Amino acid sequence: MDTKHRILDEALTLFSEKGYANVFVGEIADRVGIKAPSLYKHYKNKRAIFDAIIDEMNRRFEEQAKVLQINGKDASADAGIYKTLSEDKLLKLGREFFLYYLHDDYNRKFRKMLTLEQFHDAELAKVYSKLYVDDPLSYQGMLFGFMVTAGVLKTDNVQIMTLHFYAPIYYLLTICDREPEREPEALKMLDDHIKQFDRIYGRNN
Amino acid sequence: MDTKHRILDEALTLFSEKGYANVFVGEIADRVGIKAPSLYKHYKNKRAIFDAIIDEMNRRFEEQAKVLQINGKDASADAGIYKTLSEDKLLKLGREFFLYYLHDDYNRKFRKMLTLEQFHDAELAKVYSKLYVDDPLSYQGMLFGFMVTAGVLKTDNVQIMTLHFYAPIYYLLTICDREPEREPEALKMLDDHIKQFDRIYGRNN
DNA sequence: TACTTTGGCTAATCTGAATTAGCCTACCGT
DNA sequence: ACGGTAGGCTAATTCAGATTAGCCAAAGTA
Repeated sequence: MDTKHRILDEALTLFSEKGYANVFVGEIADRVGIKAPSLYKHYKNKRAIFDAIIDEMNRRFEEQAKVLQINGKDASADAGIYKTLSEDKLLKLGREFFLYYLHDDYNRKFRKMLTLEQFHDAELAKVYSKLYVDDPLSYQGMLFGFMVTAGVLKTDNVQIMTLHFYAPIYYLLTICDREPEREPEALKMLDDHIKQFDRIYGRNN
Repeated sequence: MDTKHRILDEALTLFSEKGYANVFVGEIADRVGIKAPSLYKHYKNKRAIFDAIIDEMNRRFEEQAKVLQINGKDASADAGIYKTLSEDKLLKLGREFFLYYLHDDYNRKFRKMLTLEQFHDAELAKVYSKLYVDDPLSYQGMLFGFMVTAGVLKTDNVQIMTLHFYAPIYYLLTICDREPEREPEALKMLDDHIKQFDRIYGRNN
């Protein structure tokens, strides 16, 4: 019964490293510890495995969206949290975000898989843009909006300020996905980036 | 004789849209206007076509690197160019860079192809990082270095300033590669980004 | 003019990977 | 105890797509 999920896991791992077309059904089966034909007891064909991954992902991210929405409401209700934003807090926020996206297995693998498949059809392109481009920007934009209201950040264009915060994070994320050995260097730049960001947009400066 | 190059062109186009593994030799041949077996008069096999594209690319970019180096020397010799950097000049610089990378056929296709193949082997990962991550950053960093020296930009960390300039450009570039219809939106953000950048780092503010 | 090379074509061939057939066993509910 | 089903296996089967064989004409060259 658990096999069905193991298949998804192993398939996702492989797809994220080599791309859908370069993964053989037999490879997935091997990793799961069964023979290729047995896969067909669980999924109609190779494509169905891919689709199931996408479905599963949609499920997870919708779930997460709800959590974030609630957090958002909390944050707006209790804007006091941000009254005392310090450089340290901003650093912590940025690092946590970065490391979560980078190390969370499901996120990382799914992002890499989408990276490899994004041009195959418009549907996947939209999913990628939503998850790794638009949603983070609008979520962080919302948080920064509160901070501006609270007076701890100052700008006359929250969207661009958010872009200035997020784009470097995205840039560093793509580096680490491609060359994991560069993570230390990326973390160093991340810190420098956020400190500079705080100096630019923070109230205290 | 020209066929050999046509093959590379059409192959690059197809690889950049569908990825190496999803392109059939016959498809390339079709586009060139010949039959699949005839391809083998020009290239040993499918892989050799891919390799030839990489070689050709290396050739072009080395060539371009020389030009940029010369420009760099010019710029440092004649730092006066930057004495009067205005918002308009910065906008022009950013837009030109962005649109060149986005619309130049060879650049765009090659970048998209590398995007799809970047995880296949460490070699390609390095090429991608070099061309679209490290080189632009260090080239722009050099220019900004001159500008800081000339006093038209101010910062105590040129690298991070350059990151703040380039990362949003990179971010917008990936959006347009994925969803070309978002180009207008991206151009708008690009302008807003650069204006804001000028306000932050420019001398006049 | 004959010889060779170049680059095209059609008709195989080869291979590898997805999928199907058909069998078997363990377990589950009755 | 027993029929059914879930999930595994081995042995085909299928098929697409890369590559090779072998032929031919045009164009260049001695």
